Amino acid sequence: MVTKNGDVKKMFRKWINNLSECELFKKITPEELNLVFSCLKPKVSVYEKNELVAVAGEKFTGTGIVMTGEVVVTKENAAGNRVIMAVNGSGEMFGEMFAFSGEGVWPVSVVARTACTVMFLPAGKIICNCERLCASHRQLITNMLEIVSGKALMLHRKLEYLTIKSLRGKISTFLLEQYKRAGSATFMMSMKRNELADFLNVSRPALSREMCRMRDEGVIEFHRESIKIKELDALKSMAE
Amino acid sequence: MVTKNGDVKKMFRKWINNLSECELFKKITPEELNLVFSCLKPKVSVYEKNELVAVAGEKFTGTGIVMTGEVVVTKENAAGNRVIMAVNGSGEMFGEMFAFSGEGVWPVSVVARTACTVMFLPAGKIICNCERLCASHRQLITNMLEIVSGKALMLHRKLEYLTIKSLRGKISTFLLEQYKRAGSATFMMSMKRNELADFLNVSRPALSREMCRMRDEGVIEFHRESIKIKELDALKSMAE
DNA sequence: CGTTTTTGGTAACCATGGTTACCGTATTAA
DNA sequence: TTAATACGGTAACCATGGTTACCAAAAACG
Repeated sequence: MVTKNGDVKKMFRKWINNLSECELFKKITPEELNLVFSCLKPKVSVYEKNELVAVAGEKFTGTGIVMTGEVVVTKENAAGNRVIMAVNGSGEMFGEMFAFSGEGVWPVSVVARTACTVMFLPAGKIICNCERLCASHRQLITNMLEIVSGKALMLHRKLEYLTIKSLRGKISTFLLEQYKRAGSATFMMSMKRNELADFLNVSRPALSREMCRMRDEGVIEFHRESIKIKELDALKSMAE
Repeated sequence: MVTKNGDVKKMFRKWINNLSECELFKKITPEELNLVFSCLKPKVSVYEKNELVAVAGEKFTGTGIVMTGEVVVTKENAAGNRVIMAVNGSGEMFGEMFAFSGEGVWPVSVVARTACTVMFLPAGKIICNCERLCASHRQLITNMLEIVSGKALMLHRKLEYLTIKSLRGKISTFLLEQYKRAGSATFMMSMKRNELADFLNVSRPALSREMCRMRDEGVIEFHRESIKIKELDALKSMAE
């Protein structure tokens, strides 16, 4: 790993346009970003393929933002196996949930999937009082809060599905949510059977079987991607 | 509902000592809190028992902090039934995840379980630039980030358990986590069977049955609250 | 245009875990 | 101390959903 503190300015000039597409920096113009960075003084590091970007158990160094290349976030589960949590590409963040949670160490390991460049924002710096608390700095904090709350909401939503015990309940809840979003009884599924089974944490044949049962009972009707809810009330009574 | 903007100062003087025990205001002294409140200008409202504090679908008014009494956070699920999400007492917050997530409306309803007093902090105000961006204001933002990230982490942890399909896997994972925390093969359970069953989202008799099986196989040993891991490797191979 | 791959429906078999019900032992309250 | 209640182990029965394997239709690819 090569730390390029000296080249930071040059690095930013090159990446500043891409970075404003990154969620953390949204609503901040490239010009303002320069100011923000002079406040934050982030560290940029370059990694070779398969190099360790962060090691579980070691001191937390700050939220990471992938500038180029890809990283893999892995977690060692209780059985001692490494499982992949996420693959993050250019512009994506990792460790955002740990930055402010009071944990002092990385609970996950991050490995360079390809050669990559990563920027680290120390948590303390984000909320520090720079002399001129610039508007953009405030925007940064807002963005951070938005990202973390958004993540929490997403997890919450996912949890709601997994807490439902019966497969029929999961399917009904999912369909009703889609129905509400679409605003009509006929709509397109946003996922393939495969993906939906994954999302609901059930097996694909079981999902298929149950959906067909519901079709045979006249509650729904479907062909491939398209779905039609025929008995809304029946469906509602199944969601639970 | 009676809004008492005029009495805000009096209200605070009375509650300021309790509030500094509230997570959002931790590390802020009562004196500093006065300053912070003069920045934030929160609204305080008084509700009678069973009165609606927030209505799902209506405009989001800000994070709520219960000053006295208790509120119930309820959500209408897909089937149209109201389910209780949380009961919040004095010093506890609600709506903290929605404040910054960009949702414009309350996704839940909040009802006064007893007569109660609730303080609302508008999301925008928390991150606003008051003239003298006081140290305490920064602390407030830090606390907010900490609370929301903590919530996200907790949800994440819960999700990990629910994603495990086999009951044995859930139990093993849970025990290994407890073991790691305790640092010894013998430790006390932090939950009763009932609560653990709830946490793992399984039925109590099934949990009991499986734990006894594991005991009969010689992997663990237990009596009521106390647990001893006898075959660590076996347990690890079951967690998954 | 034919071939390969992906997608999804179907069926049989069986393991897992929910349900209910009962009972003994702690724990708490009166 | 006794009564009431909470807690947890146990067993029988059975519904749900996982597994595997196969097939047909659709889509992607050469």
